[in-house]
Amino acid sequence: MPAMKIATFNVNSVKARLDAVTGWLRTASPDVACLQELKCEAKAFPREAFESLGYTCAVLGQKTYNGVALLSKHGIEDVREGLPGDDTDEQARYIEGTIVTRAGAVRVASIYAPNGNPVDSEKYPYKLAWMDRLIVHARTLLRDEEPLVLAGDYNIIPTEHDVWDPVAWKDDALFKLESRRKLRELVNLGFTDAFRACNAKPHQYTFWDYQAGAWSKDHGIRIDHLLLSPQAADRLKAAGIDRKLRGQDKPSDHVPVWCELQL
DNA sequence: ATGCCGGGCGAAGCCCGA
Repeated sequence: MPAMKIATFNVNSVKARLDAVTGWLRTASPDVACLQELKCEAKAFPREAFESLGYTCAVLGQKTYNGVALLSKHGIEDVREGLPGDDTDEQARYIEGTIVTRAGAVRVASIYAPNGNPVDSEKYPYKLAWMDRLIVHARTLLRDEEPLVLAGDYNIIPTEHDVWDPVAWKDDALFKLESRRKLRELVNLGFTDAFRACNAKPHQYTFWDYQAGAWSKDHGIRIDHLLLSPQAADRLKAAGIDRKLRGQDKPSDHVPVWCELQL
C-alpha cells in the first residue's frame, strides 16, 4: 500500500527562498507540497526549478503579496483557483486540485488565510469573513466523502498549548477567541488536525518571528495546519514539523508541516 | 516591542507580515 506524503510550507517569497525550498524538497521528498506567500505572479514562478525535481505545478500568483501553489509528483486535475464566495476578492490565497495516483485520488488545497492584524482595521473583519467562506466551501467539499486535505497557513493558533505566551497573544488576531472559534467551526465539520492526531506534546511551533530572538528563545506559534476529511484521517499514518529548517541560512519565518496517508 | 527582522519594489524609504 503506497504512502502519500503531503506537506505545507509558507515560504515567504518563493524567489528569495528557492534554494531553501528545493533543498527541502530533495530531502523531505513530499508527493505534494502546498506553498504559500509566493510573493510573485504566476508567470514569474520558478516552475523549471521544481519541474526538474519531478514536480508538476499549479500556481495562483499575485504581485508582491500572497500567492499559493500546489506542487505534485503526480498529476494535478480539476484545479480551482481562488476561494468561492466573493467575486470582488482579488487576493491570491487559495488553490485546490485533485492529486491522482494509481492507488487513489486526494483533493488537496493550499491555503493562505488572512492575518487580520491590526484588529481595529478592516483586515480583521476580512479575516473572519474569509474563514466563513472557507467553512461554506469546506462543507461543500465534504459532501464528496473522499480523501481531502486542507493544508496551509491558517494564521490561527488553535489553543493555548500552541503559543509560547498565551497572555501576550490574547488580543492578537491570530489568537483572539473570535478567530479560534472560526477554526474550531471549520474543524467541527468533521476535520482532523493531522499534527495533533499524531503528536500530543504541547508547544510545537511552525512559526517564529524574525525579530526579538524569537527562534533562539523558542517563542513560536503553531499556525500552519493540515486538516483531514474523515476519509483522509482514516488513512493517516504520521505527521510532523520540519523544525530544523528555521535554523538554516536565510530561512522562512515558517517551517514545513507534513502528514503521510496510506492510500 | 502593532515591527527589533526580512522581503518587495525599485533604487530611498515605505508598505507589509504575525
